[in-house]
Amino acid sequence: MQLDDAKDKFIQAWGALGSNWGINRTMAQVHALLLISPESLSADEIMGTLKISRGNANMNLRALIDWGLVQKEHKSGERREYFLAEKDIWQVAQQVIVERRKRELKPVLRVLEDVKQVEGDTNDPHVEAFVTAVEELHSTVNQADRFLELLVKAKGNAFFDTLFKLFAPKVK
Amino acid sequence: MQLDDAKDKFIQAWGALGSNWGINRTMAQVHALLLISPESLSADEIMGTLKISRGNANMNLRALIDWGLVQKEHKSGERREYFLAEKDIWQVAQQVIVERRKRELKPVLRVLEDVKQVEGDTNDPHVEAFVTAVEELHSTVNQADRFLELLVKAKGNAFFDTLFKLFAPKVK
DNA sequence: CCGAACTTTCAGTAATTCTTGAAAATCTAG
DNA sequence: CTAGATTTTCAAGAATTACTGAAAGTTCGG
Repeated sequence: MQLDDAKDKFIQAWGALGSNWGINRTMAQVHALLLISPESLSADEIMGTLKISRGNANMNLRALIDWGLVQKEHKSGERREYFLAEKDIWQVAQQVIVERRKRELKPVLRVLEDVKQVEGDTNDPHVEAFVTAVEELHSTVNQADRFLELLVKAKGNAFFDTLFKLFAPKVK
Repeated sequence: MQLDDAKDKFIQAWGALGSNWGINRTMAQVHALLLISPESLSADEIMGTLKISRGNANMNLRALIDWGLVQKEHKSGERREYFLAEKDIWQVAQQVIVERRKRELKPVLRVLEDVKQVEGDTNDPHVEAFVTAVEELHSTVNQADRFLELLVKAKGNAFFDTLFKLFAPKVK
């Protein structure tokens, strides 16, 4: 396999992964491209490589910056902006966890708390069954949320670092 | 808030959560409905409540069964099928992890191994940079994969049970 | 200021994904 | 077997989501 084919194959695979996770394919592809670029790239380079329009490149780059996965870089004496991806995938994963907790888990937790306040006789078996189910859900989602919080805070934490390394004996 | 409004609100929220995670909204809504139903429901009941067509209900129920989140139930003396959701959300999460590892992480790992075999002079700085980046990615994704594997196997494992409970002191 | 270089926006269009509904298939009681 | 009840399939249409390209906006050196 040639280098360019290999790059393309990786970009496609990363794009497919993203699209299974509710991330638009192009956004994931731009991310992939930046992940394997040692140097930062300009919007034009990205447009050219991925064959996408300027508007599309701009929007997806902005979204990536929003997620904290990509940074703008200004080269001195140059008007043009360059883009650089965070290369440490754990860092990326943490960033994604932080954002998704904020954007998705928190709202669900709020709704669960909210619907627990349903009106009606607590002795009504229908109400009671619903409240019980919702409480159970709330408790578990909350547990998951706290677990993820810990995972994110574990950066640099010796306990988790050790735990993680247990599963990757061959990391160099 | 009335019971039916509360149910609807929860169903909508769960649907929105799903659609952010690459799961189609209706599938997540069907799942939500079953989660808060103490008894199993027939396809007609689901169609009626969610106002969806028979075909749609059938497809999404099948997908939920595929993911191991819902089971068919046959009531004796009845031709009609009923559907029942797994109520334990940790169980649900584990099931989802198992499936996504299989469907998404594994293929990415395969591609990463594959593109590492790129042809060309290892001394070519372009090739070298690419291979290094891919190796780094592979190692981290692999680490994550093993971590998730452990998480799934931890069911009933005292270590993780304890760990989890640390984050939910108020679980009853 | 001016204008060149570059970035952002967004209305219209394209592509993708989801849903419907009706026909075909399957099942089961009699 | 047969017929009614039920489930499954799938082509066509609807809805959603993503992309383009051109126009508007921004920035900055001179």
